[in-house]
Amino acid sequence: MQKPTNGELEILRLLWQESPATVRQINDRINANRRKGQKEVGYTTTLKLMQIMADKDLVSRTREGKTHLYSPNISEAESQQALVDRLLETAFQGSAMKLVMKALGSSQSSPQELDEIRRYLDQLSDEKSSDR
Amino acid sequence: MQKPTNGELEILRLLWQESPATVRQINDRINANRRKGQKEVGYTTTLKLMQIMADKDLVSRTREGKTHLYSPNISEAESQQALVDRLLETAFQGSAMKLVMKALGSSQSSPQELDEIRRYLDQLSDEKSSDR
DNA sequence: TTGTTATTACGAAAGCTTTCGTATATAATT
DNA sequence: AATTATATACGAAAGCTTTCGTAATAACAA
Repeated sequence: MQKPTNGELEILRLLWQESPATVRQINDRINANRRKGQKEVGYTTTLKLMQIMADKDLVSRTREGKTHLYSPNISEAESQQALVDRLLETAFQGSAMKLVMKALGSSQSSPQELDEIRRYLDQLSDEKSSDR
Repeated sequence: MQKPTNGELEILRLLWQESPATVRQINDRINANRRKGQKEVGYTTTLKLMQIMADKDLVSRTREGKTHLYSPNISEAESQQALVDRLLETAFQGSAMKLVMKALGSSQSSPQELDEIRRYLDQLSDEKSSDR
């Protein structure tokens, strides 16, 4: 499985939200998300991109009457993991800690979320002390 | 300040480790990091890239005898923050928590690091409860 | 049937990043 | 001074992603 480009990632995100979907649906949603002043993406542009993604096996498609229905071939979780791993390697010298701090610092997480992270940390610590 | 490309980011990383540096030094280190079988990057390739970066104001340079000395114009912290923010937006719908969990899950952090993150979480919680 | 509309297929242009060859300048060496 | 080595400047090619025009196809309506 290969690394999706930016354009491909945008389409994958939409497919993760709702799939299967037609090219028309995806293209409409892409343009709905465009902020004012930004040029619209042509239908055939989206079509071509999705055809290429099918070639690369990033998505699969089935004929449904006149149109094609597309579904993602990689899960969101899988892809998030790959993105995080790459960011860790390229920008944080593999230090998850530094990345975590930057992520927490920038966004306002709720106390509940912080608690959940604590629980996860505890779980990790437990695994470490018992895995031998 | 604009978003660095992949190649530019590689050079910035090296400059963050040690600057100022010459094109020769950077190019040598780029090739030293190349894993076996991977084609070497030509000197003029690196030169051109660094010239472009100077045009874009990603780096600044001063003449030093025959050569140029390059320094980064953005800090590592600043750039890491930008990368994390972008990843948060594009791949995690803004949920720092999900990103944090993925980051922690993939890499083996030491118990010390996990503790440090706990302290940081506590600090964040304190700020929340006292900032009104 | 005939015309209209929506879809796919596909080649090629446009745009951006990376790579490289060549010319030119500058310093060091013999 | 002549040669050699190393640097910069720069245009252009190579490679990849994105965009678009056009043609072929299928469904639908008049």
